[in-house]
Amino acid sequence: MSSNAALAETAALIGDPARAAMLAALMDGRALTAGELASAAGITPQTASGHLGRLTEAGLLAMERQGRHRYHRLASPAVARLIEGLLELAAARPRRAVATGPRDAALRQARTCYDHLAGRLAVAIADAMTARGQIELTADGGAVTPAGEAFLVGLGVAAAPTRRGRLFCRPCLDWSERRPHVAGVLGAALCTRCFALGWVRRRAGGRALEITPAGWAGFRDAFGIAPEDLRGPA
Amino acid sequence: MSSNAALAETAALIGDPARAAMLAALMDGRALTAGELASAAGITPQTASGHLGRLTEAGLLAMERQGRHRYHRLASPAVARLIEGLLELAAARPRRAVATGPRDAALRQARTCYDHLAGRLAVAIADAMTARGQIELTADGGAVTPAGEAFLVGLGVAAAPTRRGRLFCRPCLDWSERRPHVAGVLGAALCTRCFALGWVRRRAGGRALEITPAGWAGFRDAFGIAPEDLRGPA
DNA sequence: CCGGGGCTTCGGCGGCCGCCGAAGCATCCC
DNA sequence: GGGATGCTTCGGCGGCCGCCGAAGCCCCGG
Repeated sequence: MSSNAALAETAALIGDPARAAMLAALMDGRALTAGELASAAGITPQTASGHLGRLTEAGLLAMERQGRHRYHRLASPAVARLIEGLLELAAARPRRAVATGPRDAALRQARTCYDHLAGRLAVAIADAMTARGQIELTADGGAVTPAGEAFLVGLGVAAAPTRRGRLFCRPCLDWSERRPHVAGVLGAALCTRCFALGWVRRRAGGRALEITPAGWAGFRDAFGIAPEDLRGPA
Repeated sequence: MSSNAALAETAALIGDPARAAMLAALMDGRALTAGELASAAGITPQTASGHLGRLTEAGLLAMERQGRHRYHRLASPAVARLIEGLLELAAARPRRAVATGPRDAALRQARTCYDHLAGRLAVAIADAMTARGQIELTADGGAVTPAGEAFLVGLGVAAAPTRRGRLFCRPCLDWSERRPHVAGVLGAALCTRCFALGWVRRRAGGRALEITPAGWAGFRDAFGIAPEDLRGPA
């Protein structure tokens, strides 16, 4: 069975510290240049170039040229899901007293995860919507209830209307909170809407998000989320 | 961010050919001894021992002693999902004219994927249930319809009754067929039932399944699946 | 047209790690 | 108890691969 070899090859590709750092840097869904990725991984551009070439050839990354820059991004949501899963398992086990700095704290409060929101904010949103009967989430999947659809329409979320049947959403286990939040099409639409409403914006240099004053008001009114709900536990 | 290091470490663990082969061998959900895994990976027992120790310490495998044997299995469904995703991505890209032997052909027709059915059989089941309005499957998730619940009860499938709301099921992209089939709790329950009914049984030495005469009849009566439906394309 | 910056290719060095032989433990069977 | 079997630990060898310096290519701006 040579599919084993392909399995090992793909995993090994992710398994290098420099490449892993670059992939993680791309987990916010944006496209970055080779130079930015090199500095994110702490290596020289020429080394990064080699890595990026291999990742692209393997179908993990996609690249598009724009002038003299070359922008690299994750090739597909499947890649993002894969890294999510890896992070989940990686976070689960060893936990050897990682010193969590302030940057990390910002990340834990709110961030993007490829195309949807993650962190305590996302978990709080999922909790609120579940408590209100707007969505149902289990380990296997999730769906929006009729009440939820009405709520989302009111919020201006442009989730694809249910063709026939229910609008499903994918649960995504938060690596920092170890609780599920909303991913999939619905998660992406929610995230887009929050940006459009100016409720969140990217913090300088990183995946972390800043919740704007309008955002605090919006999340309170729409989901009943208070600032205390997003403070770290302990 | 030291979670990057953990990410790379976990991926690198899977990224070794010998370890990948052992993990793949465990993807049928059974527990194997170190010796069996060593031969599956084509290495000596002492080398396998080292690998198994590392995989277990990282939380990818679980081990239980039974007499002088030590049985190793995947530590959790999360690990199985991860490898699934890796196989999906690995199968997607390179495709360098892999000679598919007869063993591979058996694998493509029917096999187990950790705790549920996979291969053409599983895809045909998912297709039939979808066509009959018994389940709905999208990329984001899936659910059983009321009609589907009734059907499953009639079949004797012991899927946990819906607590409140719908019984979700997880879609799983088949690495050989590139089409989704049913995973999650429902997939596991269906698989268990098929074994209990004697419709399928394990082929000697491998993940491949053999469909019994009773199975052919059962799959025809229950799902309308004909032998032609499971023949390879081309 | 020419200078400069971003990116790539090439070559060689260095370290990590997977591999096996040999030896040591544990468990079961007779 | 003796011997066989299954598994582990130890030590040393060998190869793969990630790293950077230097040089070349491409695209932009002036």
